[in-house]
Amino acid sequence: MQRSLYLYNTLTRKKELFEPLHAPFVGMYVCGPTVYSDTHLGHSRPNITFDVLFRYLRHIGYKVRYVRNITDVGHLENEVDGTGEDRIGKKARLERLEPMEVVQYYVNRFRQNMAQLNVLPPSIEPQASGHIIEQQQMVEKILSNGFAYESNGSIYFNVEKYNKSHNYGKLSGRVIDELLENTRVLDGQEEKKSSFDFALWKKASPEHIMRWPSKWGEGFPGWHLECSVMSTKYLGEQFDIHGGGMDLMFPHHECEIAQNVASTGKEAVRYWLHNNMITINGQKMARSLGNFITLDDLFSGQNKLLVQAYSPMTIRFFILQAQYRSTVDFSNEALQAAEKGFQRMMNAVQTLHKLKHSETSTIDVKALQNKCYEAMNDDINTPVVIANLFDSVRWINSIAEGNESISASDLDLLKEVYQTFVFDILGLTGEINLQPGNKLVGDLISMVLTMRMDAKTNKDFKASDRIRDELLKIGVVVKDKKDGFDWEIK
RNA sequence: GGUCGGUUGGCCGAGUGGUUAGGCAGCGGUCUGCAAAACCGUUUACGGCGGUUCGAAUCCGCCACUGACCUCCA
Repeated sequence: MQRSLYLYNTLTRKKELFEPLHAPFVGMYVCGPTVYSDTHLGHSRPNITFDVLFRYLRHIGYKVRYVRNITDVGHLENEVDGTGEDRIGKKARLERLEPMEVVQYYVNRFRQNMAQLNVLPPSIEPQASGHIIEQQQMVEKILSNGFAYESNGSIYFNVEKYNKSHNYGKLSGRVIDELLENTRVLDGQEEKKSSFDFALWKKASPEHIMRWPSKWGEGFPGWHLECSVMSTKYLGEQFDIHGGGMDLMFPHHECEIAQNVASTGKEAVRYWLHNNMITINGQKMARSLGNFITLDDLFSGQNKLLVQAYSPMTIRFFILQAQYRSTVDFSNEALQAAEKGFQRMMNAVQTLHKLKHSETSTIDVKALQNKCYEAMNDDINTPVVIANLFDSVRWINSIAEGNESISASDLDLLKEVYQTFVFDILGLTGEINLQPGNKLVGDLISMVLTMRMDAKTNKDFKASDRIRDELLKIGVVVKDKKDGFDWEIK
């Protein structure tokens, strides 16, 4: 039952039972970042989405090889006015750095942000610049199979020819004849036989910094190529899962399919998964639109769109409260709601570990566990997992108040469910309030609160309130109970 | 113009034919010296019109609004 995982496959537009090619092994590839600027909120969506899938696949017993690339070759910008320049090269020129210095700087920043979000590192994180030879080899293969042509030192994929024997557009639902009629008019297209042909290898102009020698002259690989090359190099000619943002479906993923088929005769990917976008004021958050908020901004609150700082786990929780195929709209209100909800859940975790068991249970922990698995198996429905967990938050608080009871075995099971779903699968962490406290600090707080209890007993409310207020100032929340006190670090 | 989506209560966000999603906010109550936290109760919903059905947020049709993509922007 735990293994009946259904995933929505963009290829068939249906939820399909996930069956790996070579169980218990699973190969998963996800399009990673282009490293020329800081990571923004939009980037966190695919990384968190596929991190949860990675974690879940491992949890249900698969041995997963997760490959996420780093695009460090750069790609042209400003195609329209013909002044196309490599983004990484441009950044390097502006900042008087080696291109690889720019790359390293942003790779470091990206990895730091991912660690803050508790996104596990992938199994392999290959860089495009380290696979130039393999990319050239794939270009040669596609050329020799007759699906590409050379033009003025560049190699283009012949989409029209490919489409005669295969279906170009099967992933995105596009029809090539319509593409012919409806394509935007772009400059610099005269080298191509057809406007929708895409570059496999691009001749470098004299001022282009990032360039490599090839039998076609000095140049650099086309953008779509690296993913076809690196995914099949590390996962085989056919593998299980390919993920990425919906905005990459066309042309990027469509071109990947074409390149794989044109070079090996096989479709590489069995399950195509696409996460939806994060929107801001109803519009996609993207670097190109200039409406993005970086993760560092969110963590520090230093952005005029933000009324406060939000912790990494608030961001993670916020994203997981929506199913990955839905858009999620950014707003301070929504983030504040996520922050409070997350706190409520984490407080319950602290309470859970202080609960005392009874002879019998008035709650059904096994049903909770089943519902959480069912939600995960239903195309990674994290908001439903969270809703189920919130039901149990209420149980935990009720048990603590003596309104419900739990048996010893159920208590163990409930702790296991929390460990599994909250921490292992959703990848939430308790941040500071859950870190094993310094015993001395705990003893000191208990001592101070005992003195406060004495003050309360003597009806010296001025003193007791002062202690409470002062503790709150340093982040200790005091909770009065019927027979004593409790506290937690905020 | 084309392809693929979306439109759920104050906010976010699940839900594909009949049963309370959940969180945040609000209101009332319990507890408390007061508060906080917690618990109990509770208000506001399915873009519009028509159809199918005993019954539709959920299926079908039309309309409105809106988003992503349309080839080297990722």
